[in-house]
Amino acid sequence: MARVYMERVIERCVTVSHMKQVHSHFVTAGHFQSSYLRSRLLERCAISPFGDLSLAVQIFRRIPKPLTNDWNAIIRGYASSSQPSLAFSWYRSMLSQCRVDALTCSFTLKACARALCSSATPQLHAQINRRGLFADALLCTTLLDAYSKNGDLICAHKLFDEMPVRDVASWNALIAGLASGNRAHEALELYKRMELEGVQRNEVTLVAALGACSHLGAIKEGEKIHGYVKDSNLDRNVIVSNATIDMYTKCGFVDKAFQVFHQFTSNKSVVTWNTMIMGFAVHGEAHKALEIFHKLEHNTIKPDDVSYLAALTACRHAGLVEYGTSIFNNMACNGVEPNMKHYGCVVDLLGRAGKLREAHDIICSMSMVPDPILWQSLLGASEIHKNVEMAEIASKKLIELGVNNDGDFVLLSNIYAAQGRWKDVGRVRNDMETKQVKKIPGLSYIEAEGTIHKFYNSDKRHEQWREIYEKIDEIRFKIREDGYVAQTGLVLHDIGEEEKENALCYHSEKLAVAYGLMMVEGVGEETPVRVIKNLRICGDCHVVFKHISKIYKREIIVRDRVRFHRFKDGSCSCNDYW
DNA sequence: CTAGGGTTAG
Repeated sequence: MARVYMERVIERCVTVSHMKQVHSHFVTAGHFQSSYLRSRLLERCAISPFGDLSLAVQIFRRIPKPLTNDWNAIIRGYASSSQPSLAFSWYRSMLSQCRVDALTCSFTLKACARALCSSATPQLHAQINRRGLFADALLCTTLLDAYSKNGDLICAHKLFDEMPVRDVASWNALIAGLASGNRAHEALELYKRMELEGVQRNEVTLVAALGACSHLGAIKEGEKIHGYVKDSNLDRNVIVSNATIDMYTKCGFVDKAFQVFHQFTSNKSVVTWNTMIMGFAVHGEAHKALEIFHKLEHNTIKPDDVSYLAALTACRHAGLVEYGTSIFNNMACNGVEPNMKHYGCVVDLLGRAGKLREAHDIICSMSMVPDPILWQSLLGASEIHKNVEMAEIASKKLIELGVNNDGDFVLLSNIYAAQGRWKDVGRVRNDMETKQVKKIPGLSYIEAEGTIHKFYNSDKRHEQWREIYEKIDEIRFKIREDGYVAQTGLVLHDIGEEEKENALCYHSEKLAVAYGLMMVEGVGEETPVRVIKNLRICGDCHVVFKHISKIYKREIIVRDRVRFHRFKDGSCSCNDYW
């Protein structure tokens, strides 16, 4: 009786002072001898939003011989705190003093997943094997998730294969891990395998599978999954429907995304609104994005940091400088402090519009240490506006910060080249050779007949590469007649004009578009060619695709690293502002 | 030695 009563007392603690009172009462009344009540109080103190982890630690320190559950409460507290790595230090001291159980491992693994400490996960794995806990599906799923979140998908997959007991959450954890770990294709295969093996899928499965489609731009599979979602009434689940909106957006069909948004059957969450605003924003439809943002402002749901980021992104891609800066300047008054991403957006917005000095001043005025991305953004803007002085400031900062990105060197070199400062061009190129410059290879892909085809620059790995290269020659011939001139100024090397043109014409995105054109020949004009590129689209490709869209009467949709370009009748949805 | 642990969206 007394225990049940005391339990209730613990549950009613909603402030730190309550907890302190209950604690001293327990100590004087001798309740603290009950290890159950003790760990309950510790846990409440350590993890509930009303609690205070440092108080829990104080209480813990006064326990003469803490038991497993006392340790577990503290580790669980740290695992969900802002310093999850401390959970692992506690775990290590616990090992030498007390028996570890499945819960201990579970909480510590949760911390591993959050703290991204890849070295600890295998240690926990060994501990689980040593204690014979591998038949615990919950624990193994937590372990699998920790491997996934640390990017070790090989171990995650191996564990999945070896698990003696698996349930839907185990499948979900691996699908989600693959989807967010650049192996979205395998995530979809695993999703399909669930059906074959008769594993009942749930809302979490669908969210993860839709996420895989978003990454890949796999619209065929995405539509199928959306169909499944509707058939199983899972569209009433907000998270699933949000993932559906995102899937349509990232596959290039923002209008379909809006249909889902418009016909929402359950209550929208702030994420629903944000996803839709961001969707229109990355498609360059700033006015629709901002209209929804305004509706959100007058809604009972409060806009959060992502809402502002989405609105700023809309302004950024449309060049709405004044509007964007006013949103940026007002957000703090509405209770949302700008973070690094907001700064990134506004610096890009100002820089692209030629307000380089203002962009620079914003970076310098920041109270937090600016991320290198901000300087890269300023450098990019300096190149567009041919401002050597600002480019040098930005690139000097990047070198100071130890950022060796090949794109940054290329930009600086281009700026010098545009001014005919060949000595400086040579110096930058020397730097590129002496420093180990990281080069991210350009990669484009396209879905055709349900499979994804990948292309690198000048790639000849595709089985139909000869036809693709012939198609490119045909395109070049036709667009020249339409007035196309190769943008050879974009090529860095001092080689002949013809060689420069050759360096441009087999860019990965051109290979993918050429292949796409081949695949839609004879198919209704309304079927667009959709391509995804890992980096930003190249300027020459942008010109070429405008011509193609006109001559071949075919819409081309390119998703680059930051936004969509929709080429139609000779122009692009970005209005050449990017 | 009573309960407590896992997978999901912008």
